Amino acid sequence: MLDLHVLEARVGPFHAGDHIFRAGDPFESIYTVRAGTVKTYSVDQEGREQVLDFHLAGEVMGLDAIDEDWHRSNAVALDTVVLSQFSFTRLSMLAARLPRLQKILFRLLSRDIGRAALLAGDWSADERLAAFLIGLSRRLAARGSSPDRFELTMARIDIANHLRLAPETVSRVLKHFQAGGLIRVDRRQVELLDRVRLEALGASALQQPLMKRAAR
Amino acid sequence: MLDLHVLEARVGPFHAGDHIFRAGDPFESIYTVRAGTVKTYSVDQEGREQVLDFHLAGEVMGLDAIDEDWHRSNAVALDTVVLSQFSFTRLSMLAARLPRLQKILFRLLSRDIGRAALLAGDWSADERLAAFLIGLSRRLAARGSSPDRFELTMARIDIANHLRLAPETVSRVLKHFQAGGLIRVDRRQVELLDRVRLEALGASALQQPLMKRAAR
DNA sequence: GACCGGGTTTGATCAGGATCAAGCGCTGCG
DNA sequence: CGCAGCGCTTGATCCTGATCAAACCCGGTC
Repeated sequence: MLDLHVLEARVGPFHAGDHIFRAGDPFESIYTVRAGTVKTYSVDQEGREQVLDFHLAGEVMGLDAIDEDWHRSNAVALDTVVLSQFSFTRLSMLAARLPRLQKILFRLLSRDIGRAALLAGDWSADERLAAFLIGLSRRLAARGSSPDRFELTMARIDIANHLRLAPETVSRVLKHFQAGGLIRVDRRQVELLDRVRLEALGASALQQPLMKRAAR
Repeated sequence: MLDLHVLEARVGPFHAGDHIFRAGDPFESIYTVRAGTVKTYSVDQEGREQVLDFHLAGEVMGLDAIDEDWHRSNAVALDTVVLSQFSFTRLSMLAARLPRLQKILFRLLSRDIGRAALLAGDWSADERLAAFLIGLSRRLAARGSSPDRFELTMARIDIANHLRLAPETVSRVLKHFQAGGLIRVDRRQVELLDRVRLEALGASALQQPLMKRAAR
């Protein structure tokens, strides 16, 4: 693995509600989350908030700011957050000498395009929420946490906003899922009881792995 | 400006309905459109098509495939299309030696993240369509075409699918806009009559230029 | 000119989820 | 212990845009 610790600066801890950056701040660094959860959001000119993403431990954020020279979104800690900060200028310089790093960066960027496009689909409330839960579970599993029993570190209203639903709808769908034996929810604790059916529900919105085709 | 003609290969012409690449094809190149319009779309496992984007002359496509090693979307010509093809491997190698090229690539990728995220907002049908028309107009203006009078090279059903609306809704909203004196539509010819009001309508979905803030 | 067929428009009905309005249940604090 | 406040849930109603169905328009073909 690449060793980037010479470029790495630990920042934090941030506490719930602290901002890491705000829209309009000059763009200098990208971040990886060491611990905690970060919410990124933008605010349109009518003051409405749009939750863009949640970033869990191990994940990268700040890539959407490369295009302009300042951040277009805001990043706020949802709980106690520790970050690693990487100067993007120095990262780029290093990438010119390390093809592997360059490739990693290109891939990270490309991946986010796909992720963003997924949200844009016109899925139903059930599909969206199922995909959200499965997605969360997979991301937690990737960093070694339990995939079947976890805590929602974000408020219902943030989930709703992220999925473009009303908070009431999120509440109702979760209840609905519980009644159907798909999950068990208590406050912010979630347990996935029937992963198979949940994945089936969310499959379209999760963009199931495409079949690799042979070269023509 | 960078001269990339050593890496460039002209391909085409493609005719309406011809595919440039399909989901599952191995990823090797990115493309810029020389002439014509290309539609990219994906198909979910239930066979439903999702129009991801339209690419006009001067625009880049294929960036979302970098992450995986094969295309996740399909690209089809809507009219007569000519492309320039660039081997991504050779482009990356060159980028390692040309920081400016590397920066351009990073920016292109980053920009697409933002564009994709915009579509995900929960805008009304009016806002979506206004933003679509203004966006199209701006992109045409950027390549020197008339921004106030242009042809929709894509079918209503593709516009509808792209904006996550029903084709009937697109039809109705366009009529509505015409009745309100915002535009004139005849078949696929569109004329923007009241750009100011149209921009106001689509402003949220267009993510108006953010105010640049002073460094903290 | 009659016939077709795809793309588009128009009209009528329907439904998913938003909105409005209370109520509930923690948690923290005086 | 009681109260306040926030986050969440529950219920009732409403509205936007989807869906269903049919007509229409234009270009191409026989």
